[in-house]
Amino acid sequence: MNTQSIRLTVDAAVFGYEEGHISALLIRRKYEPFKGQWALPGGFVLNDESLEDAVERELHEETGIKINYLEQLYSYGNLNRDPRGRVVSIAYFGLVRPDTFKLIASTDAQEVAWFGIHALPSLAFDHKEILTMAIDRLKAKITYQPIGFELLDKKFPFSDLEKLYSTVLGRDIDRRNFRKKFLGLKVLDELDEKISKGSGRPANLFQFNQKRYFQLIKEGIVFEI
Amino acid sequence: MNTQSIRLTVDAAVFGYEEGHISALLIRRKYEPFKGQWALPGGFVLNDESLEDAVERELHEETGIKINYLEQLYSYGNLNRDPRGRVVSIAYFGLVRPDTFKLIASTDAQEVAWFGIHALPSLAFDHKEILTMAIDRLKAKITYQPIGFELLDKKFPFSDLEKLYSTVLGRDIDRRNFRKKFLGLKVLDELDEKISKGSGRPANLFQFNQKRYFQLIKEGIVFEI
DNA sequence: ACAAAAGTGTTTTCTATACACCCATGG
DNA sequence: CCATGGGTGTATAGAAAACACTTTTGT
Repeated sequence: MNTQSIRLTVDAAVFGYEEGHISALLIRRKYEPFKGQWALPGGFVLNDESLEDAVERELHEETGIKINYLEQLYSYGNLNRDPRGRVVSIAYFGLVRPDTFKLIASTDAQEVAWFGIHALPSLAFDHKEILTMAIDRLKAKITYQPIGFELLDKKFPFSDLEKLYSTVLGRDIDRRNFRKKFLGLKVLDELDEKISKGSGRPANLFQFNQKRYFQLIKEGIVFEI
Repeated sequence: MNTQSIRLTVDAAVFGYEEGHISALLIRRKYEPFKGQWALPGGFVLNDESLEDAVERELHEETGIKINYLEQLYSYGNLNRDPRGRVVSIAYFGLVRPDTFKLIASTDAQEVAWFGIHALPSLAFDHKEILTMAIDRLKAKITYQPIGFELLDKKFPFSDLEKLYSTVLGRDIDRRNFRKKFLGLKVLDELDEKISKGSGRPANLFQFNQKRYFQLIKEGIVFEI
């Protein structure tokens, strides 16, 4: 058997939503290679940690963030994707709520920031490719899984959900049809609280009903917006 | 930086279709660990080959098969999935045509065989989990991409396609509606040839029109059966 | 002439879409 | 009382599903 000298990293494409913008979480690299360039948070997997643990650790070390939703995206193994030699990276797709938006750069990161997905800087390694795939995943996923909840506050007015969908999908949404369809999924609880945004009629707050959601998933229900 | 001692493998979950059965391609392991047990074809990635090259090489070495369709499935990194130590595996999903069904076991495989997906033996490592995920992918994928063509001969009667779909989806299909819908996709060419299956009216042969298919994909058309 | 598989249209039901006015609050 | 955003129902069009008889061949 040959001796392998392949090393393994994890990278995270993490999205947040605020004020009608989807943003991606990036760090500025403190060390070579690509020192000073923007990149996805990530790093080498330790021998005694799972892949998920590695992503969460790196994310927390480099950005201070605690992730809300995480799933595997894709693995990248091109021969020359890393100037340090043969490095294979397993990329993850993550979402965070705005109330977790406290960024603290440290370890390998000299800076952390959110970038609107239409105003991205140039990226180290093949991270542009990874991020593009993650954005596609976000668009596809939001139409068949109610992941919007991972991007909003726990309690939110219906209009926030609507704005999120119209932002991600890049098109206008009919308020009445959207509401009809979404409430038909039966995964939202309407609360008695109201919120006022300065002017206009105050909105009822809604909340995602996780129990009901997982029950429906188990029954094989497919969500589609 | 710590020194990693993680090794990297690829594994392939490959499916074939014949006579109303979906089968998975398995090998019997010639060496430890799990010597003598059935497993997915696969093995260690070499330093100077891409992940795809590694899968295709291992598949060819161990089973003699040339793959028809291949895509990445998922990466598995649990700490104790391999008794040899820390081994992360990147799994692929593959399809082969029946006319490529010439199996030759060699290198790490002492035997190769097709197993109906409802009559699987117990498997080495976490390969049961991988194969289950691959079967789910097959079911999902066949409803929105015409991958059936990768499982049938180049020329086939329409009833073969129909039987394939009803096998994979595990339910009856209305012949008229299915034909209407599928021909509506405009990715099938009807040939002038006919085929007779012993008794009954001979069937027209069809062929997948790749050029037309990729053109429609480029235009952003979504296929749904 | 009969058994066996292939081929073919129409009707009904459901789902998606388009569309406009009233309501509750703050200033 | 006016500006602002929130909340609601109906009519139409298009897609999916249900459904049965005729055609071509081999025996």
